[in-house]
Amino acid sequence: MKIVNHNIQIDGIDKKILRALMEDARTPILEIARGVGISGAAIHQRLRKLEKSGLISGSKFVINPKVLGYTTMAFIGIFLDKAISNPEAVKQLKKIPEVLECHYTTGNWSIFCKILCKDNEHLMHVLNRDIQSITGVSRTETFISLDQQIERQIKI
Amino acid sequence: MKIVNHNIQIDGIDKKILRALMEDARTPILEIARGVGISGAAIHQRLRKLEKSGLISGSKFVINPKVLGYTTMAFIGIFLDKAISNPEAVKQLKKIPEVLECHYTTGNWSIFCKILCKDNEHLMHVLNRDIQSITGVSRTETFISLDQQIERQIKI
DNA sequence: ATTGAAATATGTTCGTA
DNA sequence: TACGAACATATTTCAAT
Repeated sequence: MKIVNHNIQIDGIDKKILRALMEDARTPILEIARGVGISGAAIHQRLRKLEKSGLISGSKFVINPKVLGYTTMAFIGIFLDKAISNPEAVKQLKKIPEVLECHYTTGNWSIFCKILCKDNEHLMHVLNRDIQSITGVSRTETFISLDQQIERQIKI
Repeated sequence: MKIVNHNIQIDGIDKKILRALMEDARTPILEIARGVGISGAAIHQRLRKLEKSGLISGSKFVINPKVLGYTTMAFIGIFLDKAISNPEAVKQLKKIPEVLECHYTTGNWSIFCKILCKDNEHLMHVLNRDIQSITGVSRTETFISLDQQIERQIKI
């Protein structure tokens, strides 16, 4: 279990730093420094503080999957047999690269996934061949994202 | 509408570059260059090609919302009245910072959202005060993520 | 597509306030 | 916390292959 500092205090300068880097992880520190009016060394030190607190958990290049032909996003609710260990099912889901998110959830479904496929045929294969074949999966319910309108992180 | 090049060809070197930067957006180009055994200038040029193709759509610092006390993630299915313009509902959802994702979907729900709140009370406020008050929203169905087990991008 | 070299810009550390 | 100076690295461009 990761230790996390819940007592972190972030001020307006921290927010400006974070907003710049959440927008573009490669924004130069010195550019941010010029923007907020303090030295690069100070920004550097604040970033170290923010990393140490665990608030910054990393950085990523964001890929546009459509360019690779991945145009079908779907959500899948999974019903698991009572006796089955959920972690074992998750372990199997991790092996399916099309599964981008996976949650234990309240409600009817035991597990809820977001998956990304090239097309409906690909989606069908992932459902029938990869997911339905996992031991303990009794039934699934699928709905397709026709268009994603919002995609963002928490507001800082 | 964004123009996207679907004929992009990416080879093993491109994949190594992308994997490194998807893992850590601030990986130095020269470090990648040393890793794959070509010059920094060549990596630089390939990155420009990948950006131009639209495959790379940006970069982000990733924030761990738990550090800020955001511990309750939930999914919300929204039923909209027939007569209501969906884009108008989405426009209102965009104003709610807790809404991280929003999709038009097939199935029973018109709109499907992922939201992130501090706790159940906060979630209840977002549901009752912010979402239910949107014109055209007739009913919602909510389920909570007890634990997210998978979070990743498409495999390159 | 790739290279090396040159010019520019940035990252990082450290002593000091 | 913040600063500036000094040093180490990285980015970017370019002519040549």
